[in-house]
Amino acid sequence: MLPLRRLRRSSLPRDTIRLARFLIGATLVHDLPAGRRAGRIVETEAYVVGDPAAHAYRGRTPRNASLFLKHGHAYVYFVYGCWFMLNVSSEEEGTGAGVLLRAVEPLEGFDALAVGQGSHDRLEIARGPGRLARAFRIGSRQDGIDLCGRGPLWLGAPVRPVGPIEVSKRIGVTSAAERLLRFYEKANPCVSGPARIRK
DNA sequence: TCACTGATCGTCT
DNA sequence: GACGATCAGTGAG
Repeated sequence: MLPLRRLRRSSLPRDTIRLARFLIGATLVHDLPAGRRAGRIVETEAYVVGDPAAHAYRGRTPRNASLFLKHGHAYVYFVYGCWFMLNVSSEEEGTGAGVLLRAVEPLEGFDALAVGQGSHDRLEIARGPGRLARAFRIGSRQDGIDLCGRGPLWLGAPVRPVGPIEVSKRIGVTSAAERLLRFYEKANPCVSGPARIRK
């Protein structure tokens, strides 16, 4: 098993854009009864305060309440009738903002999931926010939990140095579409989106 | 490589 | 009652 160290809340930037950059290269870990699943975060998107594309834009509701928790908590929501998305709350308590985790490079615990056992299947397993949540078995039960706490779902320190970080427009967003709030590790094959915006 | 479509359901209008 | 911070499958060029 990889040696992984939990990130303390005090080491996370309390700023949405800085956190989105900071999380590239960090580790996402889910300790399940069947074993640990861990991956390297390679792509994120920032949903900042006052952002019309953000779920918190119209104020707090029962659905988005987790975005208003202290930075470092999970906000999980359901879209398109079939997919969950995992976000990390990113500001002080009472301020609604978050970072969407869009793609992860598998490190540990995904071999059984990559049915074909080919390297291609392995790279694809958590590429894209919907697949990421599915690969980590994340659903509404994980909404609101503390990713810096003692629980089974947590954020870990990087296991190796981070490559160059690129910036682009967000994917699947129609309002404030021109803003450069998507961050990803350059040339990493696990990054999602069309090939032209992955280089 | 791009465009289009169906799946499927919680949330807000 | 409409619509998504998506994905896989299909078909055209």
